[in-house]
Amino acid sequence: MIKSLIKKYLDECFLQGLEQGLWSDAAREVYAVEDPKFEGQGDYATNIAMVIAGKEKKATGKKMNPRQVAEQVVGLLEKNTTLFDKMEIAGPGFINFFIKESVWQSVIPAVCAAKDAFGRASEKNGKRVLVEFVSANPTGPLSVGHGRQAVLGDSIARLLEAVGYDVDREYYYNDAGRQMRVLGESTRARYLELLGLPFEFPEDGYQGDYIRDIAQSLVDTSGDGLKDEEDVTPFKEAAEKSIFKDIDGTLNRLDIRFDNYYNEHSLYENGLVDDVVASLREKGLVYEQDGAVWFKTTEFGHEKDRVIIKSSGEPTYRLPDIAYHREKFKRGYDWMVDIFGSDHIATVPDVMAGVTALGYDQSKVTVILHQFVTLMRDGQQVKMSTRKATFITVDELLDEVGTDVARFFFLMRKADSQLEFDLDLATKQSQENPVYYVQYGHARLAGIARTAGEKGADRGALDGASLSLLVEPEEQHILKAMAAYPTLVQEAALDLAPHKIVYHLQELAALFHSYYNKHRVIGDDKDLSRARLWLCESLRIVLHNGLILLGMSAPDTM
RNA sequence: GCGCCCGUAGCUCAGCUGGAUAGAGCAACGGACUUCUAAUCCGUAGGUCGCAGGUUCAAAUCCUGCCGGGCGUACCA
Repeated sequence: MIKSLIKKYLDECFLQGLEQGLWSDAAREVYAVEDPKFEGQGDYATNIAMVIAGKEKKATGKKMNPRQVAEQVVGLLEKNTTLFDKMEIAGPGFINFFIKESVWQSVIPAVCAAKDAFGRASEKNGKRVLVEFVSANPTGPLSVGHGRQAVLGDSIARLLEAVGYDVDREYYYNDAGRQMRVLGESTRARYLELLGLPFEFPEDGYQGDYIRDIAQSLVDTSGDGLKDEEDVTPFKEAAEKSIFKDIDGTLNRLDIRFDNYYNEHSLYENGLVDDVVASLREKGLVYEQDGAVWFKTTEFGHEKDRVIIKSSGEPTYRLPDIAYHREKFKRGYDWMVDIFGSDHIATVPDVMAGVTALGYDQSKVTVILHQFVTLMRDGQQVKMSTRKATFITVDELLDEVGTDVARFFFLMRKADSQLEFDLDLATKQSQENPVYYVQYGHARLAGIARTAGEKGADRGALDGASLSLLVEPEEQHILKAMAAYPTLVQEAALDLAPHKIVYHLQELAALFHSYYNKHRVIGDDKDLSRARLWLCESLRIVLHNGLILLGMSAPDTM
């Protein structure tokens, strides 16, 4: 919040300097307000003088001395703002800002007034965004890979909500197709097996125990009534229903709820798939060859054209994907976020070519391709195979580590990085586990307020608190980190990067634990105690908001 | 071969719209509990930011090439 204020003042000064002819327009919006790395370089710094000098040289050939420019900027800032204790020009032309203590202290009332809303913004109010994630076909329980995607997608959705977006969470699935047929056949085989009848298990069938469970429930409800059934449909449907129920249960355990389940099948039933082909054909982007229908993706710079309808008459996955994305556009979203595993990399360019060909603006779609998860146990990688059902399911993971730990670990890394999920670390109820580190910070803060209440030393009214007593360096650091939180939420939301919140929460917790060990909150000096209690309360609010934003709990005791 | 991602401390990773002396956690070592929860804190040690060029006042960050790892590269999804 302070940082964006400085940026605002800086922008004003830039424009004033522009009017006064001090510099040209070349550097507009290129400079930045940054966090200096070292003590003594102020609370914030800006590179504006160097940027102006640099751009000026490039644009007009005019040579400017960055330090002189810095002096001009400082002169303008002095007239416009009262935020600073002092400003210093340093190094090649940095301007270092030293913020007044009273400005930091004002963070407390700001946080306490906003409470749960601290860190939330309304700038995107009314904008609609669709977040598509998980989208696993109902052929089996969610694996840890899906788990990462589920948590990532949901947290991104929460972040977008926090900056004001109206968010729809959508799950796209296909219950037709070969995969599902094999699923049905696998179920039938297990069913016959349970009845003691001869059976043939499909070569590439699903071997997980969950198939046996589904078959058993069919035996329970239908006896041997299905033993001569030629059609695989009843088996398929039973399996689908049961698996979806499980998936739903798993997602619930992760505290994830979808607004909409979109069935690929409906695209066919409503003729939307055919319609896409017709539209592309009209534009001359489709041709027939070898009995198949091809989409001229080479027109969009791709290496080769792609088949969209096989010679068998069946569409490839690309076609409904394109139709689905066109529907997203038609539904009027301002932004569409797709979250896929990195194995979907090949489909993305084709779908983008498709929507572009149909006249939509592909820049409204952002695709996050997250890398894979490897599970580590006892220092060894846990090998997983979907077919052989040796994968670890999200449910098993949750049984072992719980929702908070699972969510936190899945969010610790940026999507681009492969994620190593260390079960040994995750199951540790103590010490090194970073989840407890953050939550313990919250619990401690809540505990301080409790103890104060019991001792009859509660914090009283905020109006009466002498916040100016909060002058310790540790207190300043905490105030500064709290002030940075809203900016961070914005950044994380627009970058679709929840891991930034994770890191910030760890930093907040570290600052607090350190403070806690060095200073006593409740003491003989009543005024100081009250001020510190308010500091703690506002920090508790920030930690609470951050944990909730990530879909975790903020415990009062541990 | 081609496309995308990754390569930073012993391990796992932040930092990458270029900024001033490279960060965290874990592991290692040494300390701190009669005091608001020690699931904590303090300190020590640990680095050619994969390699080589280039752009720049300034490169872990941008560009090019190479090396290593992952994922794709289907008339599978």
